[in-house]
Amino acid sequence: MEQAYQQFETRDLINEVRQGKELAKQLQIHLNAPTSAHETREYLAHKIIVSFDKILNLLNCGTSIVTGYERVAGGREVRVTESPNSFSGSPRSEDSDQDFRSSDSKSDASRKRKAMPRWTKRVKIQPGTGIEGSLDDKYNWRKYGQKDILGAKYPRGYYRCTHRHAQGCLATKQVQRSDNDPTLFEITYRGRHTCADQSSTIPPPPSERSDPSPSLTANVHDPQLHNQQRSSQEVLLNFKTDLKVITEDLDSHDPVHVPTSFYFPPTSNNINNTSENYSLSHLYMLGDHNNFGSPPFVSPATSGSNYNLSVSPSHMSNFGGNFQALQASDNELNEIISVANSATNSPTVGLNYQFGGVEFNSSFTFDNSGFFS
DNA sequence: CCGATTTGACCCGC
DNA sequence: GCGGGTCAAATCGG
Repeated sequence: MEQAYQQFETRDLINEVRQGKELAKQLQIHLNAPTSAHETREYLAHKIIVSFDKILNLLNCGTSIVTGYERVAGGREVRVTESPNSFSGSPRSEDSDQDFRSSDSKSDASRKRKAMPRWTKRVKIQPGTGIEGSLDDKYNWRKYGQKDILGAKYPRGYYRCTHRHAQGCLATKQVQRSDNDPTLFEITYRGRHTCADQSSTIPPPPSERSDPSPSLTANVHDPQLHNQQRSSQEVLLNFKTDLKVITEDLDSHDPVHVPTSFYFPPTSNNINNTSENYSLSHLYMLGDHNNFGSPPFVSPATSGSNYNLSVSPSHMSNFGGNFQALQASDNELNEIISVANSATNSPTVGLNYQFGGVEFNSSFTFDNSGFFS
């Protein structure tokens, strides 16, 4: 349904994204040019913002769901479905955080939580195929709860950013496995990562893969969970590995603070609205491969004066970003992971996925030594 | 030992 | 009261 509409919209979207990318490139050039006038940079930044506003409008107004497919070297295909800006995840579930409760009034905390961006991704995996890619999803999640949901066959897992207390990062996610399709998972993200995730700010070792993050352990004790999480791990792997199609919330009114690391250099003090920063990060990904969402971790440390406004294949492979999503956890994941890793070493990765109604193809050659350069 | 996970209890909005 | 979300003590595990 609304296929035509969707395609039309997608086309506009892509055009806008491309334009934004161009602007970003120009901005990058100007940022690196000592002679560049401040006004010029501001102007470019402004244009980028405008561009993103348009993109956001396109994404917001449409009820369409962004769906992507990505096929990787292993041949497995992953589909990602996202409702951009979806605030309909669960009717009333709020991101409760007692940290807020203690300091704010209840209503304030509630409002605050309600204001948090929330978006849902649905991920379907094709089981039985190879898994590859770096596991590096740059964010560390910590599981803080699991609950059986009424009418749902499988329990829902609750995760929060590991740096919640250290850095006050309020990002959380919920992972819910689909009842009738074990290969389908719904991941609801809430809040932005405001943390300067250390693991993300440091260029991964040229080994392409990364930490088998410690959080990848789980309830192998429970048979059901075990089974379930196993699947979620597969998904996770897809996310963290082949699927670099990262859908990130396209929320423009993000209340959170600007993380320390980002796409705008500290000198671009003109940009103090977080949404723009995030938008740019979107641009970052969108512009290159229509990958929504972008892990905000092009750190100053790694970028120096170069803000990496272009995406390289290695970026793609390592930007698990927000999408590390299913950091489901399970020891078995490690097995899968190792498989994935070995597969990831494949120098070339083919991509094939849809965005809206448009399909994209691309093939990358990985250069493991060229991370974040 | 310390950080992550598990899991029953608790809280809160509806 | 119900159900979803989170807490936090117990436990696990590197």
